[in-house]
Amino acid sequence: MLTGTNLQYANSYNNRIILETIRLYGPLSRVGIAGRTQLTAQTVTNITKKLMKAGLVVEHSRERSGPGAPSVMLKINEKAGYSVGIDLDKDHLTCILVNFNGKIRQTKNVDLHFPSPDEAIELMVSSVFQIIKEEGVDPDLIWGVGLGLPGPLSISEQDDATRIVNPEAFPGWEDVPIVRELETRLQMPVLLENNASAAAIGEHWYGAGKLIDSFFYIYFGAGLGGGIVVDGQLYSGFSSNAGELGYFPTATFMEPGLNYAFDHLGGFFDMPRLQKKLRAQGYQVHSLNDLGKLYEKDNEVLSDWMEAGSKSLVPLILGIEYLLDPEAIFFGGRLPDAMLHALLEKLQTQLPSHRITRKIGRPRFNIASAGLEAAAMGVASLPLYSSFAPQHKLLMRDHRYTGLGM
Amino acid sequence: MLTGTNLQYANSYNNRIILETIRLYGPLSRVGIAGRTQLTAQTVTNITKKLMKAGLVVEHSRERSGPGAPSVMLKINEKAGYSVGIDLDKDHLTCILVNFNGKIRQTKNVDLHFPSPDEAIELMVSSVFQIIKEEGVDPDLIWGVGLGLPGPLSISEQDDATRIVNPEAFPGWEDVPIVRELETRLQMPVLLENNASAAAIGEHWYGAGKLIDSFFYIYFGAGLGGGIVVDGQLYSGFSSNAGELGYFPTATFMEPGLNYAFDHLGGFFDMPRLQKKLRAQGYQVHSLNDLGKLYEKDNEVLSDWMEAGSKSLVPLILGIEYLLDPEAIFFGGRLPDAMLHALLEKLQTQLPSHRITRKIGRPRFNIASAGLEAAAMGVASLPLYSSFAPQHKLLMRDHRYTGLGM
DNA sequence: TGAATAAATCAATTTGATTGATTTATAGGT
DNA sequence: ACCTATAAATCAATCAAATTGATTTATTCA
Repeated sequence: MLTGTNLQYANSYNNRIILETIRLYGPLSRVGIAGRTQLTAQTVTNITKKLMKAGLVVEHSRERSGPGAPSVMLKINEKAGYSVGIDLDKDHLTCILVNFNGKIRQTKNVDLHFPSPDEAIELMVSSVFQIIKEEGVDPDLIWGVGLGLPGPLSISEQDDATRIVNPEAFPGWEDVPIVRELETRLQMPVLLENNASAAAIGEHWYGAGKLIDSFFYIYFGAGLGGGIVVDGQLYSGFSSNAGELGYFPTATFMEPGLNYAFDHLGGFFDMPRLQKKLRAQGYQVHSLNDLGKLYEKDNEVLSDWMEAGSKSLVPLILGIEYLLDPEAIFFGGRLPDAMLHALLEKLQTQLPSHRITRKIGRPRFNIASAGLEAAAMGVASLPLYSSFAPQHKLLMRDHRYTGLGM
Repeated sequence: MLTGTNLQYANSYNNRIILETIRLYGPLSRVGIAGRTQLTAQTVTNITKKLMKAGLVVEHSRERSGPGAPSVMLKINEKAGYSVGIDLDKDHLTCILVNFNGKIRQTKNVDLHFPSPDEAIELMVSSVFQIIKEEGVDPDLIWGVGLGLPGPLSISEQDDATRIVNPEAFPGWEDVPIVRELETRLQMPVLLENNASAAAIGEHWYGAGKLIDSFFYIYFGAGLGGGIVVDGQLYSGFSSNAGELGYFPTATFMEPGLNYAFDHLGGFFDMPRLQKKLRAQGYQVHSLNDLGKLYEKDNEVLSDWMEAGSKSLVPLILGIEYLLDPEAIFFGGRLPDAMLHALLEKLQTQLPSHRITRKIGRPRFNIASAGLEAAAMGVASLPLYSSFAPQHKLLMRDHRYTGLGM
């Protein structure tokens, strides 16, 4: 829909631009902000006055450099608000509390094994209350809770409750009104997102992706997921399945002669299945930690798995390069750091022989910054993100009210 | 870069939104525009007054429906301006003149065989002057010339002349300052774009893509190209290579046992090569027309080629579905209509067995509307597009001045 | 013929960014 | 110590664009 804009929307947008500029590049003086945003100093003064009044921004220091009045440096008020991120998958629950600047203040981690909805909800609720209590934060300052679940998700908004319609990873979870349930129990707004997309958003907000505007994020969870950030915004495609790598076929694309015995990437990158396989061979692997230790002992099953894994990723990477041509590809999620690095290295040696040599630009390959908490960080950013990130859509007139005039 | 906005930018944006709304859905009354754009009737009155004064919009008719004053319907002034589109490839030159509403007024078509820069430039210049003369249009009303070349293009802006640095399809064209040359000879602004992206833009502006906001366009030219429209804007990736299907590898992705003898899609979908092969087997095929006729005779070489072609496209289509999840995939370009339809049909029968059944949303497959002139239409839209399309970027402060306050 | 209705516009107001002048605080030269 | 140059930040006035409310115009229908 083509919708126009007006003064209020333009102002909202500028508010967000200034807040985001301070977050990314601060502490900054008002004149510094003006320079970066191409707004006038007066406009910056007006808007920062409002932001300071709302408690989102505070003075940091005075810096004198050469003649002229010293700059008053402004920064984000870390204590202006908090957000909770919950990363739930078939094998674990990670729950974190982050402040307005995206710093993790509390973490809670539980290993799970295909939890039922009741178990999971109970555990999530108690974990959230626990970390809030431990940090001693006023619950009114919690802006919301982000919930990350493994994709693909199909969300229906039937009878006013957001339900998960197609939770592949969670048999038994069909049609659970998870968002409403959590909102009632927690008395906080809950936002649902697929964990790979969430990790991408998190990387964009808090990681190296801060300075990269368009990237692809390959997320290793219990399964495999992907998130796409284009122009600083999450791109989720027409049916919200963009980057759903789990079903990316491997069989069709296999190198002749190889046989991975799985028809799609998600079947291969299946952590519970891998761990089960390792246990069947006598290795005591029950957690990520165990996996990391095993890897450091140069376990052969594991290194075979990684060899095959890197090969199975080649078509995906090439597809990303040729179709999307992003600035970077991030690799992150719940894989021991050493394994992530090794996988990336193997992949790098596989690729050249498959690439057309004449191709020009190529995305950088980066290890994501957030590590095990990537998805939780990502969903934790959702309540903040939905209130404060500059979004083109805000300039148009069909967006929802977000409070604070932003 | 995070840049703010102001009243002027917001106004420019609204100007464009209104013009675009009239173009897409017109003739429309002022109140009708207001309803669609969510702007107030007064704002629409103000802006349409300016647009009418500039000659871009004119009154169409008065429509009375029920009590109350009749609506004054507004429409695009087709004669407000014209644009030229040139589609140059190794095997042909198509040159068209379109009016402000995107209707083709004149066409000129020449079959070529790997033209030299001098030949091509000479031919382009004479063609442009010829079609303008034939239509009897005041040259001052020509807003510009769009030039489409087969990708991948690497464009360098060295010494103020846009040169083609990596014109794979045109040996001998390295470092020709094509844009400057044409601008000097024609005395009109020239805009360069890869022909597949151009076709996608054209489909978005004038075809069925008008109402589809995000789609992938597979363009059959002398080679194979792709264009991506996201959120109504051309998406070209970080290094301008998004959708460059020509180099999409086939070898790596082949079904075991099959061998197409080409390592990338562009090698397979190579029209000059196909025609040469057919001629080597005794068929007199020298043009698209000949190809179409041969196809209608159920030629076996050709139907084998199409069978293999549809198979080689499967990984690409799946890649598009899983990575991009667009609303639709358009198939278009310089392939006889019957062949395009047949190829699509073959493809549709190939796909189901390769898709994961549980996958939810799926893009629609559409034959593009523009046919043989797709790329020329697309590039012809560039001079209009760059002046009048609503672009989010316009709300920010780092765009170039485009005249008319829009 | 007149009441109801809807489109379009006029006039006045409001909002938010901009411009130009002013205040404040510093460095550096004499 | 004092003056000048300089830069940040703000004040006051202005400007641009959308909005609100009233008014004009043109139609239908009883």
